[in-house]
Amino acid sequence: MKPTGDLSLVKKINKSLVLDYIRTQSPISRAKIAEISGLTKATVSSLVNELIESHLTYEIGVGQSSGGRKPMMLLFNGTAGYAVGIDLGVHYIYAALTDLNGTIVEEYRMSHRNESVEQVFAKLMECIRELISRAPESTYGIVGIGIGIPGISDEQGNVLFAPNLGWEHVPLQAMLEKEFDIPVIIDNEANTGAVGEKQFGVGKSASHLVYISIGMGIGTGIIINNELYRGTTGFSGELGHMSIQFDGPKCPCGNRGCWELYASEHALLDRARTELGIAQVTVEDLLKLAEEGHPAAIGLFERLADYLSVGIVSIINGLNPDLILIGGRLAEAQKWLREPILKALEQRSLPYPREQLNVQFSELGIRATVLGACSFVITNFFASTKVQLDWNRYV
Amino acid sequence: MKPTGDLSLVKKINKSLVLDYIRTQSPISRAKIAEISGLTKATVSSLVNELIESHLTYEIGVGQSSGGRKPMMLLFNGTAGYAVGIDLGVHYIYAALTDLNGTIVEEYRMSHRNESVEQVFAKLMECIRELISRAPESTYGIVGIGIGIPGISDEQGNVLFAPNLGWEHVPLQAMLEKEFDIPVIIDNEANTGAVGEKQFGVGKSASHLVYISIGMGIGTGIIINNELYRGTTGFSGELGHMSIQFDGPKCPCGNRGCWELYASEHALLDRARTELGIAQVTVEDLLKLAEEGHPAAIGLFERLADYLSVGIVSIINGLNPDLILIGGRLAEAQKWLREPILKALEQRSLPYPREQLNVQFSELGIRATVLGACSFVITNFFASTKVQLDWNRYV
DNA sequence: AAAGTTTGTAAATTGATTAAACAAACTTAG
DNA sequence: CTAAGTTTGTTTAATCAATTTACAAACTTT
Repeated sequence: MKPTGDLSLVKKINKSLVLDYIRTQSPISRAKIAEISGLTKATVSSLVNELIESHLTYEIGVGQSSGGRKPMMLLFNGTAGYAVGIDLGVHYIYAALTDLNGTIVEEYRMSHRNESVEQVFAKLMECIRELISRAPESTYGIVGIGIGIPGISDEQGNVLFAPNLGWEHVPLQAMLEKEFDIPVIIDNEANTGAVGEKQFGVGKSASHLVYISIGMGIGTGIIINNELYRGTTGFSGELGHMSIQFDGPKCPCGNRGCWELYASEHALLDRARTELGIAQVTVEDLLKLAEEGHPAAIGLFERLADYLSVGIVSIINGLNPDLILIGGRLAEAQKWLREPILKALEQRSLPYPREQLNVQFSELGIRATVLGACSFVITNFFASTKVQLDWNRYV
Repeated sequence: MKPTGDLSLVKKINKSLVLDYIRTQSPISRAKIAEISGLTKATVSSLVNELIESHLTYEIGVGQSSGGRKPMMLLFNGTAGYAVGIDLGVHYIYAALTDLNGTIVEEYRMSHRNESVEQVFAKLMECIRELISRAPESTYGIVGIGIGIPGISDEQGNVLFAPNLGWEHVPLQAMLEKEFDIPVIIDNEANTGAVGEKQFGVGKSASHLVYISIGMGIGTGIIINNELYRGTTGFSGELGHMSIQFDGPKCPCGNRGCWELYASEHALLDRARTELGIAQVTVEDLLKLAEEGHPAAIGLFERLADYLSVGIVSIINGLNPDLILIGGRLAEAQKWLREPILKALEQRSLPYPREQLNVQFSELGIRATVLGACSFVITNFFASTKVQLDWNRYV
């Protein structure tokens, strides 16, 4: 049954609107909100007072007058609740506690290696427990737990397949919700990273952005119309497995010539081993060599940039985003990747979709995933008091 | 300024809802609408009566009773207005007049070849004038003109670039609106085709579909969340220019190894010429040969299917749509393309995004573009009385 | 000090929905 | 064939959130 319109819907819309203005333009007065929102002063006043009652907003004191009564300035109360966000890596767990503004207030890290599902799960629990115990007292307490995983999950928060973790069909969300009795949200690491950057990083002003996480493989998170696009069954974003060479080498996924076979950390290190003749080489080593001016190392990064560009051009031509955001481990190689990529895009992409395009490297770095995970939880928390309709159905 | 909620918004939402039920489930009674919508009988009654007053709905007579008073059945009045849709082809103009249901009531065709912008524009005007003159009397008259073009246009309806037509920076929308003084909507032929199939063809039940129009080149129309995705500046859908061979031949677009260099009509005919040794060959010729069992001709279609599949796999892995729709001229080769494509997808695409995927060939054929153009106009017409908010901003 | 501005609240009004009641029209059980 | 029950669609009163209008308080400027 489709949702209908009634007065409570109107109130939800307007309350969201007012809260959003307070969140994004604070400190701000009631009168100013009325002016920019188009609502009447009376309405804004009433809604703000309800928000104050529910501790999401508070008055900070009078502000500057511009020739009349001084306005009472309002602030969003970010500390009314806290969110736990976790970046579940292949060999590490990075957990953080943020307030409702997305400001990190506590962190906790652990490493793991070749451990069983149970052992990793135990460590996960330890991280969460620790952060929850450290959380300050607040009105709404811990509003949820968000987790970014190196693999794919379904809508019920089951980890379907995380090859590098050795996980298959693990009902992670259910397990954690049973344990902690608060909302748990699971999503792919690239998706959480995309949301993190969109919400708290360089992607704030982009409406359609593609986040490319370059690690062992290539994962992508696609944000369309300011919202994470999940696809029909929640498995969108596997652009790492688009073919850039139809008769290229076989990929374990079944396809040939997948992008990530050419433009991932794995591919880079492979080439370093065979071409530089170093047996055990890491990204750090290569970065160091490049920093020292080693031409072959720099050459390797430039070739990586070329391969990356091939896929990015396809994304630009196909999706016409306003932002391409490069994240993941290899975003650290920005210094050597940036220029070659921009140059290649200039040459290879169609001029029109390129016009309003921005190409950026992640600012949040390792924190993108964790912050995205928190953002999921915070958004979900607000959604319970906000508009939750599929409006497209009305058109 | 973001839209606020008020009583008129509530009414718009509910009126849209009621009208949609009447449009999609007619004949239907007031009581039934109340039951399935969740609105009260009183509300539905009042809204229906307003719809009747505005001639968008009418009563058709009493229906079957299930043990009580007989219900008064309602129908959508599709003939309350008409839309003009045009498929502006490289060598033809196909124009149609539809009612608000999208039913074609009049058609008009013309051909053109190597003519100036002015000459083609004159023919376009002739088509429109002819159809408008043939339109039956109706409450709302001609509600707009929609045009699908073989090129790209901006949001102001300027044809920026239509190479095969030889057009560049033609303010088509402005020219036509000045002439006819009704809303004119211009969009790419693949986009209109996608919308046509979504609205009136096989795509009705798909939420995320990618329409692949295979003609001289490859154009794609992407529908996400039941809405055409236009990208940041309206230039999305150029998936024909994603590279499937990074070191492949140069494409006029600047890229190398573009999909359409391998999987378009142009590529097919090229191969036919060199490999079959026929100097002047058309798609019709090849279809005829294949029908006669000519192995080389069939082989050509199978190779086309292979190349097509490479791109389709990337789309599936990246966007996880619920429908891939193959349209355009080469959709007629369904008989030889279908099986090889399905087989290749089975082998090369990731299993999870494939689960709920459907692959279909266009049913509307040549009419897809025209109907999509009409759909734009009709949607736009209803939008004036419907909800027009960017709801995602509330999250 | 007077005049004008700005902020925020209060009271009355508006309008769309809901809830409850009801009349009309119909079916079915006995 | 009648009484009982059902279903449809309208009417009436109540509700609720926004708007309009008015206003008091607090401040700046002349």
